[in-house]
Amino acid sequence: MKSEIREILNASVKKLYSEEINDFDITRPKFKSHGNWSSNIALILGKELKDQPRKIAKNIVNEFPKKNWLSKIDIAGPGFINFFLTQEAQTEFLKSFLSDDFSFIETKENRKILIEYVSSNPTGPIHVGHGRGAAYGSALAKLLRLTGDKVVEEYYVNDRGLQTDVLALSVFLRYQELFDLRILFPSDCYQGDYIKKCAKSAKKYFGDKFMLKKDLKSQQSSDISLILEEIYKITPDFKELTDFCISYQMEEIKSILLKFKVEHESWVSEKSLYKSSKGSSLFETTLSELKKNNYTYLENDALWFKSSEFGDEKDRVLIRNNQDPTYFASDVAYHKFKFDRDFDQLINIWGADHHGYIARLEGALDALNLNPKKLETLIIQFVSLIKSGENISMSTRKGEFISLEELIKEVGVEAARFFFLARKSDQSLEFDIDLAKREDKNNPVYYIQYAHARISSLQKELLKRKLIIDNENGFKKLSKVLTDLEFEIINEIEQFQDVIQQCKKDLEIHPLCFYLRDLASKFHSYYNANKFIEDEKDLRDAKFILVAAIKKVLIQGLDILSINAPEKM
RNA sequence: CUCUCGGUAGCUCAGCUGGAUAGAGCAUCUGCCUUCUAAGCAGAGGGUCGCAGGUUCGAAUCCUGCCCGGGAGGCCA
Repeated sequence: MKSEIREILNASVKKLYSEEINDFDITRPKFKSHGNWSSNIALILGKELKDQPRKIAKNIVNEFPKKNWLSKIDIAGPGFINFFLTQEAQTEFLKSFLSDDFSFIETKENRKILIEYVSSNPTGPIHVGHGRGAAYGSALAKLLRLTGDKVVEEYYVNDRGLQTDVLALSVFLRYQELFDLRILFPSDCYQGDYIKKCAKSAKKYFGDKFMLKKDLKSQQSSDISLILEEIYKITPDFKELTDFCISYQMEEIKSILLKFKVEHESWVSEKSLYKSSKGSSLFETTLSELKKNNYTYLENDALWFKSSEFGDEKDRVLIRNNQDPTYFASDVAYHKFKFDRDFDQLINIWGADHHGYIARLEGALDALNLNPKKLETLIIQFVSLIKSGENISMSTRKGEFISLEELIKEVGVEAARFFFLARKSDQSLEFDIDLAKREDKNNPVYYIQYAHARISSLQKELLKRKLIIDNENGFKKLSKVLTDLEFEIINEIEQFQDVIQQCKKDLEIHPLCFYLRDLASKFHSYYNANKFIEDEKDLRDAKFILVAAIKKVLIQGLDILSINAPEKM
């Protein structure tokens, strides 16, 4: 209906004024007295033509053909054109809505999209901040798939570099303790209990292979690089332990993510970027291209990238003076790898702490003649946890992170996902643990699920009473038996696809959360004010069509969020 | 200092590609269960949209300046 109105308006404007405008709106007005659809076309045109909007509106309305779905057109306020549909027209779409799968929601584009998200370091457990990104990325992937895009969900594993060495060292030292060797544990090593767990697992796997025969000379210094140096010297197979630790941590992370209903299908190892196939590695090719394009220089034995030429505040190091590539250098190669795979759009979902990275990365892409516009980096702001009114969340300094696993244990997967998703992602989030645990209307997750459970229960009751809904009859009677509230609900249902399209356009999920809550609310009102298992067949058939449509939206909406729609609560 | 996100009801937040009378939830107050789930519903009160200018028919929304708060600014990742 909306698109038909748009076409007619476009045509009449062309005819009347030989103008073409695209940026006018056709929206659902806030107030019922403003009709079912409303357009600001005359206001926009008024500006363009420097003429009175109301006058223009009048001309357009006079030009508007008679339609059987249209009951009235009004001009209101400064020049809005308001369309009032007939009752039949308002219920019309429900028919296709119920019979179709959600194919009507697909757009024609069918883009290939890569979403990289979570990508947390395998040096420790995944915490609530990552959890937010995880929920967001997975929901976005689902939403884009629903609208017809091909989506690959990817996790980038930082399996090389200093941090992984520190991980291995930490495990190595804890491992010695399992053989009753007391070795000083430097404060720069990872302190968490998960290191001990990993050490135990290493002992099971390697036996005493890495057991130290004598004390470390360097341990007095607490200098990690010195200790590592000595260990490398006396334990030639140390890399095996490093690899073990990384895959151990990755398995831990994967299993938590799976519990959280997050499943990446692609895992890219940072280390693999340095493995050469047919002569040179991806890293080498990337680097030599930067060099060739003359965007690098040597200074203090380090290789620098001229990122300041691309709007970054200063140049950045690619290769340190000890010849070790920086994380940034890897990341450039990784992003080149993303571009090489021929996606239409690349989406990065990063934590807010990576914010400063965007400029230099886009600069590097530019330098490689890759279009930075193809890449969209979304920033997920921090999560703070609130319990009994107190902030219990992490402080980066002290390393006090609340793990995602703990949070799930505390509030459950459903609530955790919803609370993460219900907030605009680039805004910091206060996660109220007490609220997430409540099982009443205060908790939007339960509220939405409850609406679904109530509908299911109604349908079960039908079966119990051996009543069968006649859909054909229901559709026929729909517009005749329904009241205002019911038309309002129908409007709400119809808006589902607008909400989805909006989310897709803005790469946002929270509008869907708000929408589902609103729809649930309308249903609860409806439920409370009505009897559904009516004695009168026509009324019953019609109402159950409406109820089935609500249910369908709730299921689909919750599915995007990966939240259950329980039959019974 | 630079960059960035924010400041909307007592609280937590939507709305921001300019539109009609400012939107939810929570909290507060008043009602509703012998009917298919009260984990629910109905109603009420509650606002200088941080401040000051500007742009125009029209600004919470766009521009400029300022005030306040979160975050980020390594040859760590």
